[in-house]
Amino acid sequence: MPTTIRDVARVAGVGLGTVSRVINNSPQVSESTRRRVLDAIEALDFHPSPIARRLSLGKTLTIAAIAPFFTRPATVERLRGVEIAIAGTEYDLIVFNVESPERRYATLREVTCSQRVDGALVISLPPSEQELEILQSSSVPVVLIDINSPEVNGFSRVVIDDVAGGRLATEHLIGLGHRRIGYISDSFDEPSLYTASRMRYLGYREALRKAGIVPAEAWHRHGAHGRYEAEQLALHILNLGDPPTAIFAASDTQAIGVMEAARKMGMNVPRDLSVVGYDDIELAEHMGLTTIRQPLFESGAEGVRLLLQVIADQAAAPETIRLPTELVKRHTTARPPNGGSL
Amino acid sequence: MPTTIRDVARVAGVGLGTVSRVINNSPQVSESTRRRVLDAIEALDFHPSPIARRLSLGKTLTIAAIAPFFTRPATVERLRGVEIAIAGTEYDLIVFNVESPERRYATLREVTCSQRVDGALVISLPPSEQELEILQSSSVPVVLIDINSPEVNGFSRVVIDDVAGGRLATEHLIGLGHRRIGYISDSFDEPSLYTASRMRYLGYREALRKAGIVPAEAWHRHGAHGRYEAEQLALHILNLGDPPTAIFAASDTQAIGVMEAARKMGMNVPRDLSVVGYDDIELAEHMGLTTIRQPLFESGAEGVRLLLQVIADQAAAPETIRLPTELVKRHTTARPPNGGSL
DNA sequence: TTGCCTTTTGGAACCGGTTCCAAAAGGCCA
DNA sequence: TGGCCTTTTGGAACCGGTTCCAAAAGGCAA
Repeated sequence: MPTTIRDVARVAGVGLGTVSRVINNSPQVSESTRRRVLDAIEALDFHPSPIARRLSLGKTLTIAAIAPFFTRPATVERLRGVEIAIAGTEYDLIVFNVESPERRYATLREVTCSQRVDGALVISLPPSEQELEILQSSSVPVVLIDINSPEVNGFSRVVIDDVAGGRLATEHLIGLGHRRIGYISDSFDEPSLYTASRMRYLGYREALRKAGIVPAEAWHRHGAHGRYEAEQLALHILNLGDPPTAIFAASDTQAIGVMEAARKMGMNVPRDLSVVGYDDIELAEHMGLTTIRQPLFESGAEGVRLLLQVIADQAAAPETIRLPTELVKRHTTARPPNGGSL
Repeated sequence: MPTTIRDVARVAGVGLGTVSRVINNSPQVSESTRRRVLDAIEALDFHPSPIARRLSLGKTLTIAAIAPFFTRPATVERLRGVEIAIAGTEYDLIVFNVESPERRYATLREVTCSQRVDGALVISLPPSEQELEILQSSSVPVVLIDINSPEVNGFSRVVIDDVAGGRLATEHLIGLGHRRIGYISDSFDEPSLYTASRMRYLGYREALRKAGIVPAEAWHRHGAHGRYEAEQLALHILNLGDPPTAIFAASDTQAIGVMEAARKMGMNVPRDLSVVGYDDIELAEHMGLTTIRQPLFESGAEGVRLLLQVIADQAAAPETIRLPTELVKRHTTARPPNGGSL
């Protein structure tokens, strides 16, 4: 049943080296021989065995994507980019879902030392110290996507430019005429996982400074992540004697909390308060939330490009690709109440 | 760098057959020899090459999941079940995303004849006729998940019991005291893809009949799928002289349209009208919609189980697993306005 | 026709496992 | 101690490709 290269050789009346050369488009085969071989391949409906090819090449022609892939819709979109980018190559994609820390550790070990893959994409996982060690000492090329912990170094990676994102959101509000702009985020003292909100904060500060606005410290609050927590923080700010006219939240989830706070205080969004989120989660569209969109799909595709590059030249210096964000204007931002108080 | 079974044999001072036997837990190795070999494996940090193993076993130890995997959140949840079920086995999972018809066709060809996988799961794809032909004639075992087109036969499959789902939704309404219950769905005359709504309709009828209720034909409307279309259908029904007190919609999307219609008519849900959806999409939770949940995760896991079974015994007769649905009570159903008019 | 250089070809050796067969070792009894 | 049966062991052959080397074929000038 399984036809091999030797069958083809016999039928075509050539040596098996020649068949291999035809399959691999080697230029050193005469046109007439190539024809004969192709005819035999056709006649036998021959498909070369990828496994045998891999063994003899000494490559697995497979790459792994390791991601907490179902917990966040954003990750799925990244994987979509990965999958489509890989579909055009000779590589197979194998997917590891890592929801629990144990599985994450086991998977990393497995992937880095079992000769199963030629390279791995690690997506949106804050690696623990021991995991980091595995990665660092591994000979399998690794590219990180959406991991911007500064302590993880030595890898090529794709990250979102969160500073630019924070700036973008803030500039949008400034452009509408706002000068009193608050910022609500996760705590900064958390470990690397949460650096995103710090970066966004830097962008926020930068935009204010450029516009000559001195940020009021009282308008910046942070706390645990979550809709309800954000609501509390927003209530606090809005109850100040001199509240801001706009609030930039470090995530859509938090932005929704802010909107809830506004509702409770009888304020209309965007008439009395403008709100900008971050992430563009599905709910954001549904709620008409103005937000910052990250190029998720592209981050996956770029990751693949980078990984193939590293596989081809393992000695090359690590490269960081910083993708730009995009403002999605919907219906939660408008000119400030008094027309800008300029 | 790469240590092989031969290195281990040399270090342990045994033949290579013996090393292979130790790796595979063959019982016919003396305890002392086994120890020596295990020590050598340990000392050399030896990991057997999966590719070589596959070549010599003549199996790929890989299965494919073919799914339109990013377009619907439900598919992602099914894949989650697939991934977790496979993680416990020696198989690798390779994922093919098929969003466009061209890719779908190409992928099916690729998967069925390129010796890349030992089996394939086809998820939520209504196969076209030519695709069906490929599948039928393929020697690669295939299991279908969430495909209940009756014209696709000869495969093991996992489906949801839509008749039971329709019955469940309807019985819930009857239990609350409703006797005037409408049904809104997609058109029945569409091809197989849409049989789901027909099955749900059968369950609806069955529940009514069992309760001794004669369904009013006027309360059952179908049209193109979509929130807006459903809204129109609902408006039509609610404007009848004798409107129903509850409406069962064949999908959450349509249920949302029904709720929109109720709002436009100044009716309060659930006080004036009860609404039940189907699918339990993310939005359903957010809107408090009472709905029918399908066991998505389980469908993936069951699919894997079935596929491994078919791989082990290709001659076995195809098996159909019909998973039960579950009622998720939220806040869009209540007793009818007049207390049940009994 | 011969000699030399280039292009094309055949096939052995190899990738790293598994499996099978024959031989060696071990156990038991007379 | 020898004979017979069972358990354990070694390694050749194999899975189906790729690669490299040597040999054959082809081309051209003298």
